Amino acid sequence: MLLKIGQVARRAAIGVETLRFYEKRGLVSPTGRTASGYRYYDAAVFERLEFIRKSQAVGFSLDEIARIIDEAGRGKKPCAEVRRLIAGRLEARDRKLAEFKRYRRELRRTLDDWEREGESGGEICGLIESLDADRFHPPSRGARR
Amino acid sequence: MLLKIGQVARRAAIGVETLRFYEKRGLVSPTGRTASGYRYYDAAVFERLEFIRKSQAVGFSLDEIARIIDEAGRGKKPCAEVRRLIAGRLEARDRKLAEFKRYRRELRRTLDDWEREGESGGEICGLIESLDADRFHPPSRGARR
DNA sequence: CTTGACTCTATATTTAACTACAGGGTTTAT
DNA sequence: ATAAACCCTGTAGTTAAATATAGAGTCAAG
Repeated sequence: MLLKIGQVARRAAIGVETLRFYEKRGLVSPTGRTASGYRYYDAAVFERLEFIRKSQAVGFSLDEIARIIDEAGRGKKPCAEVRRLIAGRLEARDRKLAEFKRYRRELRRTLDDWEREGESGGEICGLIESLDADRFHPPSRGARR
Repeated sequence: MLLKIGQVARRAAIGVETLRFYEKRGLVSPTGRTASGYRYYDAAVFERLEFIRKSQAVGFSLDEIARIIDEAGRGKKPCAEVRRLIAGRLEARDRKLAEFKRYRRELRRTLDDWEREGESGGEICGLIESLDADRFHPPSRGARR
């Protein structure tokens, strides 16, 4: 079944402008156009949009995603380059994550110090507990924006 | 020892404009000004800049950081609000992280599918291995930008 | 006592990823 | 057959966090 842009947008929970915007950036393209110029899409578009979302979540920019789609899309040669791109991105992401973990603890300590040295003794501010737990359990599934 | 803005910027590896920008946003302020209007700072500024950097790494916006500095800075009352702010931010951050972990695996699978269905058989593109490892070990310390 | 490196304020530009018009055609339901 | 709800293109605005630029004053070295 073929879908108009608005239907795609609604089901994917994004704006129609975003879809057109993605098209301009080479990330998705409609299956075709009606005589009057309306875009139409088939169900494959949702898979594509999911791919984009996930790639973004892992840290790729739209330009990089377009690049991956372009290169991986129609079995081109320079896969090595794409692979390097992806590997690099994930590495950077892992570094960021490690930084995050480290800083989370350090930030706790800094705030702890601050609190201790504050000259107003009244109303002790429990910033610490909030920052303490150092676990990284996935929250029980279901985090859409 | 007192430092001029350029020295602070150099040692903190940021631009002087950034320092002035932070000042406008209420994140740092110079210890004072010379007769001719030059800002001067003492060593404490580095601690503050570190705090900002770490807070950013954990996901706070500059506005939020300014808020924290303002509220926590001089023992004000509404600590509960700050605590909620921080807790919320870290929660959001944890959610993002979980999303990241999940998507990392899913992305691998999607790319895997893509590769399998590509009609060009030559040059198998090993996107998979790059995306595979699901470990999150901190890289051996030392990741400055 | 003049060059060159630095500082000041104020304003404008950048980048990424949208998001919002403006000014029109088209489809659909009544 | 007409109004509401869609769609089109093209351009402009938004947000966050810087960066850059313009025009002018200041400071240290030779």
